Parts: sequence; structure tokens; C-alpha cells
Amino acid sequence: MTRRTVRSHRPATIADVAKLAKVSIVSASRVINDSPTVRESTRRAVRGAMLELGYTPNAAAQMLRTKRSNIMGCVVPDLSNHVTAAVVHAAEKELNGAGLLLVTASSDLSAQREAQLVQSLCQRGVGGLLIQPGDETSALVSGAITRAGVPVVLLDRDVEVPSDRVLFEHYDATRQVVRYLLDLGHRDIAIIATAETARPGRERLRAFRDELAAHGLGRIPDGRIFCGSHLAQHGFDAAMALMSAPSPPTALIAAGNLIVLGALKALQSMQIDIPGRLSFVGSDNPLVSEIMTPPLTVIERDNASLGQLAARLLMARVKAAGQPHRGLERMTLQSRVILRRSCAPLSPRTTGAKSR
Amino acid sequence: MTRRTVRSHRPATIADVAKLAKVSIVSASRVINDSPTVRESTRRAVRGAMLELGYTPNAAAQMLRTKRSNIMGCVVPDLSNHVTAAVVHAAEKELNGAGLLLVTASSDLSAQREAQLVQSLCQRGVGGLLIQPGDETSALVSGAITRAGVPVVLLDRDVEVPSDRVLFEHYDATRQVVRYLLDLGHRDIAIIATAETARPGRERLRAFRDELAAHGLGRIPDGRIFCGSHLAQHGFDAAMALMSAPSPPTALIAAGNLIVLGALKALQSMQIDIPGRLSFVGSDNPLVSEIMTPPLTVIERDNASLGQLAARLLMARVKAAGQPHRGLERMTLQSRVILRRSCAPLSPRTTGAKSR
DNA sequence: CGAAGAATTTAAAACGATATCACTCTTCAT
DNA sequence: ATGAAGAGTGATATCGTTTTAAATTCTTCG
Repeated sequence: MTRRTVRSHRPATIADVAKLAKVSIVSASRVINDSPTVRESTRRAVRGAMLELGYTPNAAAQMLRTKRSNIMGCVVPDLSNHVTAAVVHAAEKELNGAGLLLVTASSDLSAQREAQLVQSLCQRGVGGLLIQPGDETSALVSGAITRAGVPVVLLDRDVEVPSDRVLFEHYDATRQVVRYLLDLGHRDIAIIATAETARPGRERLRAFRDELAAHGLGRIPDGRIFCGSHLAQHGFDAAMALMSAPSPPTALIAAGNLIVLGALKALQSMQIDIPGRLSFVGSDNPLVSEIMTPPLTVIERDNASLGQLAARLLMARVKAAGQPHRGLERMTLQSRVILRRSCAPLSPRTTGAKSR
Repeated sequence: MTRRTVRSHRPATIADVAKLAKVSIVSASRVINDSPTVRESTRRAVRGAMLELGYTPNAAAQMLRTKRSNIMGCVVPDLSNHVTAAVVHAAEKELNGAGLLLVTASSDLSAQREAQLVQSLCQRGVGGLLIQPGDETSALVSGAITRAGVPVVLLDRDVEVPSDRVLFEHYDATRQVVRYLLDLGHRDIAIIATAETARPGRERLRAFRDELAAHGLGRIPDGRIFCGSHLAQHGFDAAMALMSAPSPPTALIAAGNLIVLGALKALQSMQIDIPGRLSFVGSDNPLVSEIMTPPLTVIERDNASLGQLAARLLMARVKAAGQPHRGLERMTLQSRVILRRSCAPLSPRTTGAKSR
């Protein structure tokens, strides 16, 4: 028969709180939103009532009135990619810490789907967006972003829109790796990369060309550059083509976490000795590349930091909504080159095999 | 000066649609919600107006009124885990296809955080939940689930709550693997698994014990079973302890996708020959385990199917809300054992090394 | 042709919060 | 004493939708 805190089935509303605290609904609302113009005694009364009723604001009503929600959106090409998942996970964690939620949607690299998702998320009232477009050149996507109407932070992409962005430094790291291979004596280096329509692929490729050119090797022979999807299959196909050709390269850079795996599968199926016959540079896959045989020289990035920074940037922008626009942020995170044992000096054997 | 479709900045509301279609707001609402009691001509008029205005319902208002939203929630231990990400990605894709969104939150294996997330998501009005609790025995979590008030589908977990669940078959596959090792002549087999407080770890361990007992090896010596976290570090530590002991096992099962990587790192650092000195069984990591040296015998699961099935189950349950409760679903997906080259018959050398 | 009944449509009342604006009550300078 | 400024409060309108119940129109049939 105890009647303490009747805990009616219906969740408490602000009206219940107000009544219990013996103040107006408006005052209750003020307390909830930390308005400064409310007397301390009132604040205490409302706080007490909220606690007693276990009150939490109805998000839908709040959003209907204010037009913004504390749900952020995130559009990425493929959440099942380990690198993407790491970024998203870090962002989500950072946002959660601030009481925000993150809804994630995968576009499967379809520009149309991307644009549609951005629109659909905005219309559903997300407060801000993290976006990693698959293709930076799509007008459909840049249009959708421009029209979003909420703060947007780009994830390692450089689309021509007035948004903040957090980027990885790909160019220097790639040049560094190419130089490393050149220093080892390699003169015939190939690269398998992602599409040039997105920053990582474009930057890595540009670095590849520039560094070779800087060493007087600007005239890259045909069939040394493979640009395409980020999928393992692309790595496999490209590596197959490369190494089954009459005169294969002596070094290979696999620039993409799945590409690495596909390429290695191909190399293994052709029983190509690494680094005996081919020096190999991979990327990402931190745990894995360490225990491969041989352990892989790779370019690695701190994906968690990217996600975290992006989330912070977004929250700052959302909070500052309405205030005069600070200049656009453009943060760059360094990549790390980790030397392991998958690259070796160009040996007589390699040369021999090639000059045959 | 063209005034066609003025495209006012404010998005169109149902009132605009109704006015343009020259019907009442209610009729417009009926058309939007596919109510059967609306004349064909009316329907056409409203449809036309919607299209012309580019109208889409305001989700907040809809939710405020109906108390349900088309956003689903998902609570998992760690989105950055490849396996988890695959499941979530598939679920998200399936939901997206039906016009639903998925907000994902990671609990970092904290039961408290899990309970809190479930509550916070519900209060924010998600229409249903996919949950993978880190610890099935936590009353905090099962309480939160019971109190959720929306349909819940458990992801490969067996919590005592009245919810649907989609499970992987772990028991048979593990017994199969143990039998395989026994058939190869191994008598001293070790296992590194995740915690017993969650289904996968518990099932695998039970299978391990049962199959050994079935072969008269029920008396498992100390230090052959390692239960703990799912992290690589646990795999590393356990493998280190196992193989640096005076009489190491001749076969090892690493039951967890990260555990595998940690264990392999340890084995490599100790320069333990696989399968010469130790037969090794891994799990998951499909692309990777194929290109390891040697290629790994593993237990694999179709994570995408799990996610997809869970999403479907959830949608069915959400749609059937209010209707008499069908019995609880409990679907099981088979695991696959893939034999590769990381296991070998117990050789004289292995035996010798051991009997020394 | 008129009435009953079915089929549509509509006006008005929620849903739960915040925004706006008016009001009271101090405090303080004139 | 008067007025102005400002702090604190509250009544009411509003956000965009669905629900309810009542009103209207359309059929059908005696």
C-alpha cells in the first residue's frame, strides 16, 4: 500500500515537475536549461522535483520546439571497414561523453546514396554531421553538404564546401616511403592505390609521382600505377597483373588497408618471396602487419585521433551555432612510417630475375 | 522574377501540402500514413502536392505524437572490433533499406554504461534495440533491457529476458575442432577464450571440456584454460604463459578474433614453429587468416547474416507492436570450420620436445 | 424520393517542450 | 516620492503531427 513515488506508468512531464515544485512550467523549463535568471530557491525546488519524479525531458518535444537535437549523424562509405570503424568508434565515444548520440549510415560508395543520406539525416534533425564522401568530385554530394544546414566536419576528405575538415597527412609519408625504397636501390616501383577522386588516393599518387620525378624517374612506365576501388579484390587483381607480367617491379606499395590483404593473397598464391623478390609496403592493419611473415613495413595512421578530433570540432561548431563564423578549421594529423622486414635492398637475385 | 515553387526557406509542413491539394490537414495525414479510408482522387491530389513541395514529414512532430520513431538503437561493447563492426554494418544496411536509421553506442564492456545507454536510448525514443551485452549475468543490464519498453533483439547473447535473439552456434564447431586436433593425435590441448560470462566464451569452453571428456580426457591439467578479456593483450599474455611453461601444450585454440592476433604475436616472438611445434586454431579474420604463414585453420561465422537477421527480427517486432505476442524467436546461425595448414599431426619432434 | 448506412472528410484537441512578451517586485539614481 | 532598470516569474502561443469524434457527402435500397 505504500504510495511513495507512485511511479505512474506514464513518464513524468515538465508539467508534473512544475506542479510538484509549485512553480510555473516556464520556470521549470528555465531550470532545466540552466537559464541564469532563476532564483536559487526555485532552482532547488525544481531540481528536487525532477529527481523525485525521475524526470527526463522528452527529446521529441524538445526538438520539435527548438529544431535541433542532440543526435549527430555520420555518413561513411563502409562501416565494416576496420579503419572506418575505428574512426567512427572514436567519434562516437567522444560524443557520448558529452551526452550526444551518433547515428551512422553507410553509403556503399554510392554518391547518390550519400547525398540522400545527408538529406535524410538533416531532415530528421541531426545537429551536425561527420561525413566521409567516397568521391570528392561529385556535385551531388557537395551540393547535399552545402544544403545540409547543419555543421559538417569532413573526415579525411577535401570537398569544396565551406566545412571544417580533419585530414591525414598522406603526401609526406608516401614520399618518405618511396625515398626509402629508392635508397634501397629500387628503381622500378609500383603502387596500388584507391581512386584518385578521394584525397588519400590522390595524395599518395601525387607523392609517388613527385618523389620519383625528384630522382629523375619522372617517366613512369606503363602498368606501374593501379588506381581503383579500396577493396581487397582490387589489390588482388592488380598484384596478379603486376607480378605475372614479363618484367615485374621490384617494389610494391599497397596503399589501402584492404588492398594490402588482397595484394598479399595474390603474391602468396604466386609464391613470390618478400622481400627477396619483391619489397612490399603496406598500410594500416596495425596488429596484423606486425605478425605477418615477414612483418610488414607500413604507413599507419591514428584513426582514433581523427575521429576524436572530428567529434570535438563538430561539437564546438554546433555549440557556436549562430555566432559569427570562425574561419574554417583544417586540421592535419601526421602519418607514421613503420619500418619492418618486408623491404630489402635491391639484390643481385632480384636484379637478375628482372634482367633475364 | 520567376515565382515557380517559391521554395521558401522553411521546409514545407503538412499544412502546406493540404492547402495546395485543397484538402484538410487530416486527409493529407491519411495519405501519408497509407490509411485505407481515402478516396483515390484525394490521394492523387495529396501525392502531387507532396511532390511539388518536396514535403517530408517532420520526424520530431511525428514522434511527439506517436511516441515511436524510426530510429533504432544499438548497444555493443566495441564498435572498433572488426567482428562487431561487420554485424552492425549489416544491420544498419538492412534497416536503411526500410527507411530506418540506426544509432550505435559502444559500452566499452561496462555493464553500468550499457544499462545507462539502453535507458538513454529508450528515453530518446528509439523504436527498438539491438543489444550485445558484454556480461550476460549483470542484473543491471537485464533490468535495463526488461524495462526498455521497446522490442529488443540480442546479438549472440543469452540474457534471461523476454527478448528475441540471434545466436551463433559455437558449441558444435568448437567440439568439431577439438575432435580434429584429437584425431591428429594431440592430447594436450589448450584454449584461450573470452570471459565465461558471455555466450561465446561459455559455449566454446563447455564444448572444449565436453569433447575432451568424451575421449576420456576429462581431467584437464591446470593452466590449459585461459578465460578473460577479448583483447589481443589477453591472447598475448596467455600464449606467453602457456608456451614458456616447462611442458607446453601441443595444440592451441585461440577463440576470439583479437585473441588470435595477440597469441600469434606471442608465438612469433618466441619463435614457435606452427604447426611443427604447435598446432594452432584461430577464429574470424577471414581475409587475414588466409594469408598468414602458415594459413590458419579457423572457426568462422557469417557476421553479416547475424546483423541482417537481427535487423529483420527487430523490424518485424516493431511493426507488430501491440499485436498479441508471438513466441520469442531464437535463431541460430551455424559456424564454419575451415581447415588450413596451421594444424598438423602430432609429430615425433613435437612429442620429443615435450617429453624432454 | 427519402432515409439509413457507408464512406470520406473535417474541426479541434492533444503530444511536451520552448519562445515571447507582459507582469511584479526590488533596487537605486534622480 | 518618482521613475527606470533589471531580476524573476508566469500566461499563452507555437512547433508539426496524429487522434478523436463529429460532420459531411455519397450510395444504396425500400
